Amino acid sequence: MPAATELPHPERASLEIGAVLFALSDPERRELVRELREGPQDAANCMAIDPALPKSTKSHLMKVLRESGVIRNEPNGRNRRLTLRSDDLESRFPGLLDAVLGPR
Amino acid sequence: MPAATELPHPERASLEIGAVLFALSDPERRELVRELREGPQDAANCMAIDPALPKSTKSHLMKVLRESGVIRNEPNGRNRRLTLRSDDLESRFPGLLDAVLGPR
DNA sequence: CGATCGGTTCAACTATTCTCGAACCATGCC
DNA sequence: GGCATGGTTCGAGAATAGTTGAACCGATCG
Repeated sequence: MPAATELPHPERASLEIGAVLFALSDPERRELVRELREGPQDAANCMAIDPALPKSTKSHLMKVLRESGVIRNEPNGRNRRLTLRSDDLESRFPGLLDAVLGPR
Repeated sequence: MPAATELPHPERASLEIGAVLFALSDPERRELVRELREGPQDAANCMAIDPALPKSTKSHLMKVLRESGVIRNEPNGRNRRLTLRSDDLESRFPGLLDAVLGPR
């Protein structure tokens, strides 16, 4: 059954600059975004980056990024696929991602 | 005596993207920045914008913006001159201000 | 000088966010 | 089915941030 745990994501039109800036103001969250810049990743990969952090903490980081609309988090088999919402962000706040992360 | 109350400001080189993003994540602080985009203002003007807020609260908003390096706050007669540090911000984080506030 | 004006700082309180273990919930494999 | 796996959610405590009145301070005006 393809009805796995779908998490809520804000629509492109309802992205808020304040929430996005807040999400990106944390170094660990920026680091995660930087990873996703190269392409979608399985959450497992990102979890593995800093093994010291408990998974609930990492999950929380992702939640803030997801709820602000920075990343997408969708079920993928028994783990989750994380995607940077570059298009949505670029559409609503042109240049923001590059300005924050530096040019690729 | 020109030795009035000089507040500490971070150097251009030590501006941190995290602190800047955090400062800009608040709507009231963004509003203040938007005002200063048109040019320097006396703090009194900015204080007058929303008369409901007590001055200590407004002072706190300015403090966060100042400590993150977004604005400069220097004594000017018996009040204070607020300046957006556009050049410093543009130098360290090119395009950020426009991406956050939208093009002028 | 003394009073006033503009603004900062202090201190106490509230609200929000972070952190992390424990419980939980699907999925995929045996 | 039963169990391991990958991740989310819950709940509680710690930490950080916001709000505001009162005290304060330097500059100016009378």
